[in-house]
Amino acid sequence: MKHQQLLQHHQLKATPQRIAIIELMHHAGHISIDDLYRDIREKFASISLATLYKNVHSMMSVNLIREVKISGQKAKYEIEKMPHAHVVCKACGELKDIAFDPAVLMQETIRESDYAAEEVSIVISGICPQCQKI
Amino acid sequence: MKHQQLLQHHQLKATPQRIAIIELMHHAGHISIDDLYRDIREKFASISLATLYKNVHSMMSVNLIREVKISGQKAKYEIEKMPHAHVVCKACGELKDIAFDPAVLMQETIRESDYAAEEVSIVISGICPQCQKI
DNA sequence: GTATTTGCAAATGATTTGCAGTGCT
DNA sequence: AGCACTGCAAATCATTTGCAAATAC
Repeated sequence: MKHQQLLQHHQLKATPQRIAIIELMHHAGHISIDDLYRDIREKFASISLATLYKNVHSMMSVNLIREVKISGQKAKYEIEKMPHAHVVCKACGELKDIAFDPAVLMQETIRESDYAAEEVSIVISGICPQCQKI
Repeated sequence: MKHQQLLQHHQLKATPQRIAIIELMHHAGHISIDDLYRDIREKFASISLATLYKNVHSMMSVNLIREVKISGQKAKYEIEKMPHAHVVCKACGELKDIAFDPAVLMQETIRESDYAAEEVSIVISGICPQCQKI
């Protein structure tokens, strides 16, 4: 079981609830707490929102997942993966990844601010191809 | 009065509360609703949080100010200005601007995703020079 | 003069907490 | 066995709404 090990490698116990969270997140790409709650109840009718919040926090604190904050929407969560940027549609709300190498940006940051840069979060908003047609 | 006109050019009535919001935002660079509330009460002891929320929303809807969402913090607000990126310190929470031209990133977005890119939000997190010393 | 805005209080919505029972390793 | 995790209910915190009085233009 791949997801089980993913949790254990991050020193979190592999409960079925957590495995389901990772499965859903992996499948959706990005998911909000509410959608996660709606979907996960199909497997765990009795899971509580509190458990989701707690688990999302513990997974974030070990960098297994990452929070994507978007203006005008509730936060979404994704499994930690290769650096990338996000595009979000202002019309329909769709969120997707695009390839982007943040190396240059991090260099620039260090040069300009002396910060020890660790993470980069990029959200580009605009209108998706579908909504442009309407 | 510069701020008065700024409001009027965006078709918002120049109430003293709004002018004070812009003054504080201009002075702070980036400010959260709570800090804004704390500071603005020195001038308007009776201002309500509801008024702040309403004004922040109306100013956002005319693009006079912009929301900066940061993982692990409450949103901050800034006056709309030249495109730039943000660096935030994971230790002390300090937020500052750094110069960054998003043109390349927007081109890339269009090429990769066919989105009509309108806005770019960049938040780089790391450790600020002060906190590195500790 | 009129439409907008303010400030209050109350409603709503989101997230966190405490705790007893359960389950992973 | 032992500690971490779950689920519930309640507490807390954040944001929005409705409305009457005040104010910008």
